[in-house]
Amino acid sequence: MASGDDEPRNCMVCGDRATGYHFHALTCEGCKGFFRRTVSKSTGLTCPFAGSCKVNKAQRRHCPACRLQKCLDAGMRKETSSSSVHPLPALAHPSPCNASARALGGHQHFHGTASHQVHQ
Amino acid sequence: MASGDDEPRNCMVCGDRATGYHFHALTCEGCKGFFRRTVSKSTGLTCPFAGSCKVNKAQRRHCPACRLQKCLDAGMRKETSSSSVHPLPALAHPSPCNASARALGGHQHFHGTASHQVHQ
DNA sequence: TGGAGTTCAGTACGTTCA
DNA sequence: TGAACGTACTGAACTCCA
Repeated sequence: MASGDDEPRNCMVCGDRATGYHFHALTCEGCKGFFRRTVSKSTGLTCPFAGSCKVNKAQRRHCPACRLQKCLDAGMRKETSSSSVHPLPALAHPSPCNASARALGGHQHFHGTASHQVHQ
Repeated sequence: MASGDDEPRNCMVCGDRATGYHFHALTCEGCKGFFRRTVSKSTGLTCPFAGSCKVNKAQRRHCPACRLQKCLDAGMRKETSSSSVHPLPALAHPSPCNASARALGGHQHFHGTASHQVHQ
């Protein structure tokens, strides 16, 4: 723990305090959980407005459709082993592969195929 | 070399597959991480029962207090800048699970659900 | 090379809201 | 009251370092 530096690390979706990279985007715990739940069901969410709802910490719960859209815009995606064979590199990351990124804890580890969920 | 014998290497805390010595005891990754997190905060964990909960692979998550106690019984400790410098062998504790009085006070929100089984 | 530390996907569960 | 939300926790995989 390199205490001392308080870098912003804001959630790319709602601007809340990010806790790290989740599903290839820097997000908070709330958006992490939201994306995980929502993208699994993937039911047709539609915005009752023009799809231009504000997504911030206070309003992120109001429109799930716009929130999910912003998650996807931020580059979030799930690595499902079945559908996509191309793990398509993280476009949304600023530069995760720099050596300086290590100081930010920016090490990325692809699990290749979904050999991760063995149990639990 | 050629340790021809297949050494079991079971976790001294929960009996899971140990990955090596962590904090001076042979433990699994789970107990390693648990001890590292828990001993840092060191807030008063208390067992809601008599302090005699079973700590094994399946049930180790049920009672953090007893798990931490068993970690300490196994000889786990963090090398802080404390006073004692004596090595203290790790194989020293014969009594694994006595209902020892723990000098820990405080509250703990225990997930009192018996239906908390590990589905795997 | 092994142990310590970090990251993050996933789980559990209390809280909030419609 | 049920579903969605969000926090805390778990553990596997990883990197760093002596």
